Amino acid sequence: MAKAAKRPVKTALVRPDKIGPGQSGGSGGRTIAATRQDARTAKVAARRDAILDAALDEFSAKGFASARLEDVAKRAGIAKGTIYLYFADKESLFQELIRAKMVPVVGSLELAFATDLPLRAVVEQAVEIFVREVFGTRRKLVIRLMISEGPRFPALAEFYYREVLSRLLKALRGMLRNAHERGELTSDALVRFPMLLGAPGIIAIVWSGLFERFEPLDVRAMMRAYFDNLFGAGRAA
Amino acid sequence: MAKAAKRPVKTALVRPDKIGPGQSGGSGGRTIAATRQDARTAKVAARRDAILDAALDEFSAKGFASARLEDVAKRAGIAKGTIYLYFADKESLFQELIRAKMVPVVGSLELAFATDLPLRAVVEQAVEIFVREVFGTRRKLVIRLMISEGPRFPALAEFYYREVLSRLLKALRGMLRNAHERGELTSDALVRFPMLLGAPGIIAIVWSGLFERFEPLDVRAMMRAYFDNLFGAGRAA
DNA sequence: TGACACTGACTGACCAGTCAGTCATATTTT
DNA sequence: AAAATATGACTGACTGGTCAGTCAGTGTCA
Repeated sequence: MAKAAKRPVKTALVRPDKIGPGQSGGSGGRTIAATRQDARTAKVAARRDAILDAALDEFSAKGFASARLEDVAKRAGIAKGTIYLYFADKESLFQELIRAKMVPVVGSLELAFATDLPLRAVVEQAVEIFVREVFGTRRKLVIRLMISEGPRFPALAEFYYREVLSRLLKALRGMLRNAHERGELTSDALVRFPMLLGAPGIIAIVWSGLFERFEPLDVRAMMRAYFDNLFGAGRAA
Repeated sequence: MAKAAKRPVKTALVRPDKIGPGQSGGSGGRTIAATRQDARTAKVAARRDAILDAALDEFSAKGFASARLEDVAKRAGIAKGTIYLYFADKESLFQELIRAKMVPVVGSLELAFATDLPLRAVVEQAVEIFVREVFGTRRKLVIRLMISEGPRFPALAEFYYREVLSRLLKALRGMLRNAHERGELTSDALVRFPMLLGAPGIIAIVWSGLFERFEPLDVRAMMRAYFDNLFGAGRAA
């Protein structure tokens, strides 16, 4: 769990690190060899994704330490050894998992916050996005993993802070500052503590992992209630 | 981790399960034997507490699965085998840890909420209590453990829900309903989702475990900002 | 002397990571 | 075009190390 000695990954496969969703440039006149290369690249990427998906399930079910790579392999329909053709070790697999699942969404969220729509509208939208694209999907599991295991993986927490959270907070702060200047916020509290906007989302994820069985939570309703209260909503009791 | 076979604890010690903080009744005329018994009881309770404290540190540092009972023992200044005189197995130790650290505070919190003071005053007080008695102490670690490991220990989550959370929520709901009826709340949102009052506390604990190094958080200020906003505070920007 | 809390070496199970070998496919040779 | 050879992705039995839980033996105190 702390064996820093990064042994170099032996096989080449198709430059595992350069695999991203839909690369490969134009589709003009290609040589047969190049087409073959593309097919292989795609297959490698698909297998890598299958491993990551399987790992997400296993890590979520058992936790990082108790998850067995053999089970990850079984779930992905491959042999244990194959995992090591794609990832250096268990910890790398875990880190890549977080990376791969989170990075793609950051950009679109940044974009969603870079708007001059009324704060209320943006937040309404964000609630919808959160419920549909995070809470209703396996991304919820990724965030749960981050919360659970993050404190024991400083490198991962740092990556997450640098590549995800700080960027989101910056976008949020910008949006909130604008809203504040337009008079849509009565205090600067949210500008100073933008993470409060994420609070109900975190609560929802933590709650669902612990207490859903005993007291189900209507996440959408809770988030709406939260923001209604926070912004002195359009209704009054 | 799933070896249900609850082997009965062999030794008697002093009825390990009946040990709680300061039991033992009146101090009137006691026999020598009874006094001796008290001394032993106290020693047993102290050792039990030492093990629990050591376990809290180890579990917090490594997580449940990766914590070594040998290290717990070393930290408590005893041998590994001794742990098994006090707890049936690793999982029991973990559950007892949560139990022992949480149960004592529930009562006092329930009491604090059973008041007719203005909502704002109660919340102000609660913030102070949280910062001093939870966030500033090792209780923070217990809650963090609950959040991290809870999803994989259904029995523990249930215990926590039954003995801690549902009681707190009930007390909160009562207080909030009163405040709502007195007109101190413009909506019933908090009555329906009392867990929102806990949100900033959870955020603070999660944040401190993950990102404190990169962006320290002034917890007291954040909580005040949160509640100021929530209750349309006594100040306006 | 008896009772029993305590010890720590030991066992059995478990699992990350390895690597010699297999096989499907591509390439070269005939 | 068929056969021979080369490539490298893939496999899974195996190794070395780890650790929860045990228990025969030791020390202490009444």
